[in-house]
Amino acid sequence: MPEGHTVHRLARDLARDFSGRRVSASSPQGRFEEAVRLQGRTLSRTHAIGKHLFLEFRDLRVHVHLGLFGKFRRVRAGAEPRPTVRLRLSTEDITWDLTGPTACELMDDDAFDALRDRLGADPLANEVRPKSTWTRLHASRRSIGALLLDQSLFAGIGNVYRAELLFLVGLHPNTPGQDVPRPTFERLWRLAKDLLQRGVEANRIITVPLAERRPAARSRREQLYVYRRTTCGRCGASVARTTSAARTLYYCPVCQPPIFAEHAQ
DNA sequence: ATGTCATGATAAC
DNA sequence: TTATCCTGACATA
Repeated sequence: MPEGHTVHRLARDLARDFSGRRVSASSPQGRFEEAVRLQGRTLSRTHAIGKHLFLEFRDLRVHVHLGLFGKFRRVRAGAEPRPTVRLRLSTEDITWDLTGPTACELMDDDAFDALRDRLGADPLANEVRPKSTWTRLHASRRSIGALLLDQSLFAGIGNVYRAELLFLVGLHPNTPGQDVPRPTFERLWRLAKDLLQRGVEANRIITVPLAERRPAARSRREQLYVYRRTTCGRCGASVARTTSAARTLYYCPVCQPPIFAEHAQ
């Protein structure tokens, strides 16, 4: 489930449960031995940049990246941890278990600065989007499909949001970055902010407006337009799939025609 | 029991 | 480009 919205939501939920509290920390799996250094420390705050989560314990910082498989879930207090739990954080009445992360490590300031510097703009960050996002996109011959997954450009976008954003702005995934019109990019960015924020609130990805959702169909799949669908959620055409940036990319050939076709009309 | 696939990213060829 | 790491749910046998 981890795209940027998941990680920002985790930052919020973990802060609500642990911020200002002394926590117990352990690594039942044993692959994060430094957990003992956190034992009894107070969590100052948490924050997220793109898909990276940071837990700040005054003088120590934990960096977590969920990767494709990672999950950080609240479990029944004191429950027997499954053997794969890399990190368990708990107070007397609250327990969170982290499993399957790509990264769970202590991170010093230099490494943090370096990491932040290689991440692009996060649509969920409050800061104004840097000009470099458009500049780089507009100069690139790489496809918009590949660019959207590039974390040094768009921090927090993942494979689901990529497909859905391209659908919503009607862009064919192969469109070179340099051919994306400025207004389309601006719509894309605004949509990314809106959808990710909505994802944080719902704690799941929802891209279909509430009004368009069929009441009877509440499964997650029904709330997306093209991702992992066989037919387009808007026009019903067969959804096409291609591979872009080593991931499966779904798009509607009708709603997302190649850009030269738009000009040809 | 075994195989497949996944909302990620990196290192090596 | 491909291989690799991380885990678990579900399908197939």
